[in-house]
Amino acid sequence: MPELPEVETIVADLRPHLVGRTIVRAELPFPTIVRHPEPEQFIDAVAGLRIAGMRRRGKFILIDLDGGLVLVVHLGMTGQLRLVDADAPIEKHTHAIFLLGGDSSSPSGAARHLPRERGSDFSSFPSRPQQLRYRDPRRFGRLLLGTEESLLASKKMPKLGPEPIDPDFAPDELYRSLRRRRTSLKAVLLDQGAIAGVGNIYADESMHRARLRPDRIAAGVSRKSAKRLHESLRDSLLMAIRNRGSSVDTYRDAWGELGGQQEQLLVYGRAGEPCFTCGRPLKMIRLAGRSTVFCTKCQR
DNA sequence: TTAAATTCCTGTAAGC
DNA sequence: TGCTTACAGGAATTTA
Repeated sequence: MPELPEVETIVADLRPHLVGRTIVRAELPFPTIVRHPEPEQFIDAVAGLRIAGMRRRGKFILIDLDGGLVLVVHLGMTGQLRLVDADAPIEKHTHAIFLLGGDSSSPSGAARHLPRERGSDFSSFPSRPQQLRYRDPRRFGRLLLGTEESLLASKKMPKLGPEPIDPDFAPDELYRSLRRRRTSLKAVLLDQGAIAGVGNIYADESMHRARLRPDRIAAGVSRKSAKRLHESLRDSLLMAIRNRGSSVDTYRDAWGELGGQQEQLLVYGRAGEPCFTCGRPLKMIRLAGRSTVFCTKCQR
């Protein structure tokens, strides 16, 4: 499922293709995927707006539009945001389609941004219409539109904790978040208000790397252990970004391609298999409503 | 106030 | 083979 590294990959891939282009029109084959405003208003409001920027916050994709509106996309578990040719067949579970106009910021069009290894003929690209499509079989994802301030004020977008890969995120900040919580370490790592962007995969991976048991009470973690967790959290996330995310379930990047990090995972999805460090079978327990995999010998 | 449980949803895999 | 059932999980909502 898409967590921070997967969302980061999608945003970084799409940004050069989308910024400067105009949303000509939006179509909503499944309107309830839009949580705010009402679907008709949503369609009216985005039409004709130029995309001014694109960024990530936690697991949210923020597409800045001219005039101050932000198109917010959360992928939930199975959401996919893809840039495709307009004549590509519409896949099942496609809930939103954005018809894109040309790149107003560069006369040569967006073709120059395309990765060379994609191996298609891009000479005709600028004249070929494209669409940004949102697809989500399980429909846990959602779309929002509004100013960032109004979405936050109305609680349509939750208040998020610090970005774990931000250079300003200090080990002591993590220590302080852990210290005030009397729930499991795992539950705090999954809490988007405590740390933004961490989900089940990278919570388990970072606790394993830091040699910490996921069912420990967060408040009992020492400053020294918190520092270790801080480092392993950053390492796990940055490595996953370098590998373009983990395709463990339905995750695909903006081109429909698989990520590579699933080959590198140490514990997630490996319950019963031997720990790479000590060889003992990895244990699965349920914490914070999530399956949680760890090594009973290496993680204390 | 905080933490835990429940809910949403469909594809997949296991079991019979 | 074909059917039923359990399970996966992010986060909003409800309950304790």
